[in-house]
Amino acid sequence: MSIVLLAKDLGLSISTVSRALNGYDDVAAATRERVAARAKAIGYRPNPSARRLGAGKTSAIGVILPGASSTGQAVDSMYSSLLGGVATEIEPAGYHLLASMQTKSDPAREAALYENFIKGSWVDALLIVRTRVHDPRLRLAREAHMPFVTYGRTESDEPYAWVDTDNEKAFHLATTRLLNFGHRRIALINGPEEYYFAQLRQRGYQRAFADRKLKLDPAWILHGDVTEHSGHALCRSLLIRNPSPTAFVCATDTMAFGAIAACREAGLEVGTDVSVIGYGNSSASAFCNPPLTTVEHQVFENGRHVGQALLRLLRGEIKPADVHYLEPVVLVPRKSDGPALRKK
Amino acid sequence: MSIVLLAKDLGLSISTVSRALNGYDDVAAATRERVAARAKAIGYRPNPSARRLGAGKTSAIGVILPGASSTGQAVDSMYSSLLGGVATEIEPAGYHLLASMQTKSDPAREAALYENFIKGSWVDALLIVRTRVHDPRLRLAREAHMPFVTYGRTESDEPYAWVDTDNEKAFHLATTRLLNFGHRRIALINGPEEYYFAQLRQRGYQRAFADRKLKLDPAWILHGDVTEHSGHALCRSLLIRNPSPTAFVCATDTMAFGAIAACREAGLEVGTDVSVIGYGNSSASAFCNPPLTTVEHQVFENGRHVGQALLRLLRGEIKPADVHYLEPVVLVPRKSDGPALRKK
DNA sequence: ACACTCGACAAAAACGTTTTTGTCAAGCAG
DNA sequence: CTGCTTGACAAAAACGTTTTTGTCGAGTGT
Repeated sequence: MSIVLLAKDLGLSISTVSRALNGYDDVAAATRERVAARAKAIGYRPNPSARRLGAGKTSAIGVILPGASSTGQAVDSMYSSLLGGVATEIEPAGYHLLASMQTKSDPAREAALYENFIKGSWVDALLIVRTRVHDPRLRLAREAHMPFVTYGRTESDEPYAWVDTDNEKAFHLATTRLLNFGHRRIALINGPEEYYFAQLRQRGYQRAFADRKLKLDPAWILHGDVTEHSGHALCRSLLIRNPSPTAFVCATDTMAFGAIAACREAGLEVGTDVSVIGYGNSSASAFCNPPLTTVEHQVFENGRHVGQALLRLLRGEIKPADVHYLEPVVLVPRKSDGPALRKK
Repeated sequence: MSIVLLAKDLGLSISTVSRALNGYDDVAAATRERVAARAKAIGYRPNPSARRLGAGKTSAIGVILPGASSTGQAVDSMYSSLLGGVATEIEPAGYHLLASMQTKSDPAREAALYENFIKGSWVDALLIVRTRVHDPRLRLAREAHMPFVTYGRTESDEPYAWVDTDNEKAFHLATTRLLNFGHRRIALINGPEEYYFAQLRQRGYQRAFADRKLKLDPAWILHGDVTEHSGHALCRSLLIRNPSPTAFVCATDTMAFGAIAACREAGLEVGTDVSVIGYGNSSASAFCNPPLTTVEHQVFENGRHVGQALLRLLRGEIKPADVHYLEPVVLVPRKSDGPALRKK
């Protein structure tokens, strides 16, 4: 019953105080200031729940964290940076992140979580992460007229708001670099097939071969979780082939770390005997042995773009069809790759 | 106006429907079931905002992500796992995480963020992370009678609810191991002094020396950010000393990765010439070169304990003074440490 | 002088619940 | 038969805002 106290204190009506605080111009500028000053002095804070109920807006943006598929335990560490970036942008506008967690990757359970957020009117907008090739979550949000931004793209007939990195170009760049080094047996240690980023990365990899009219053996393309463990296992399975690859492009730095370990265990020196390129330019990539050639991926910065996009969407300043941010791609050359050996 | 429709549909009053759905026993069991069934059939979802306003509860738990001090950009990747664990526990109970971000480490700004959460009645409880030696946030929460759990301990006269790892024992273990290997010049590459975990880790390190009546040169204790970069810089500054350390215990695996890189650059082989122990048992630690001896730290699991503690606190099942969870400590021996060289 | 617009504020409805208090019949002891 | 308790439900107040509609006097054009 706080605004009524403030109103009484000021000798004004509740409605005038409310409109004053919300900056409407049907209240005199002088009154507006007087109210603002008194509110600050008295320490008045509008109750969020009441405000939500009255206005029908929650000032919250929903996000559901996907549990890591492998362990079911951990969460991709990328998300702290992403959410940090989003929160940084939306915080000044009075928005918060409402986070839930998806423990099971069961589709029905997933849909239930999203439906709860959407139809239960918990949030004003949604951040959809880890997009799959065909992602049912877009339809869910669209049908409920819930604004959303995806982090990562997807196959969709209708336009939608997205922020993504230029996965395809990144892997085109990395693969081309290895081809220029003279490598021909280049393996792609990719992420799970169902995620669109994996498709795009594969496309870039394939295009690099196509550009040179080189034939590509699809057996060099492997899929796994984006973990060191998986990168290690995949790389090892490739190294026991005959012939084995002379170079590896990995979907993430973490996978690359696993691959490097596998190469080392096989007695190969990474950077000379064999080349490895990662993706992400994680802080560890500069300090591992050998320092990892990788592609810059500014997750925090991407999060800021997501936040800005959400804000503009919510303010109606922009249509979903017009928010497309593709992070430019920069390759960071270090020591984990090099010219292919002449003979082996 | 949804519960009124449901009530009309059922031929019951709003209050009966409300009480039926909330499981009160002043409504007949038969009626309760009838209401539940019809609610499900009709797809009724109570509006969270209205529910909050009516009951004065938000069913949200607040957390403010600390931005990384060094870059001001990234967020410690640990938090995705921690929040994942918390969310996993509280989600079935209908709670969500409300996250904001602290961009500046300015204390006034921090206090403002917390005050907003607390006094603005945004949340029912608070998760306080990255506790400092003397942490003003506890007072803030306590004065407002806002339940909270800290992740990490702090100096406090009054009891409070915390979940933590046994930092002291972990570093006692690691340091003792190095002493057993014959090392005497053991450096501690620690985190920022103001955080309590750094104090505790230092205490464990010191106690290992004291246990053997060995004198400890405080110049071997250095503080820095918990990043590879900082670990690298600190280790390098130690290696150019004469005499230089023969072993390093690092506050985090990330710092250890930096230290390993610095040793390698100095021409030292880690595991033989020099020993390095990390902390965290991050997935990367098993795959780096050499595989890192480290101490297990189950962040996700800790998050689950935090979540459970919060729930029990909110239900009044337990008093803050009684929630203390100290994660047991396990050292994971790998290849980055070994016996001290006889002569150098 | 008249009707009209407009600026500044107020009254009241609406938002969708929860909670408190009330009602009323049935059951029961004396 | 009377008064009391109890079980099951209903009425109404409360939660603290926003939004819609209303009021009323001062200015404005004719």
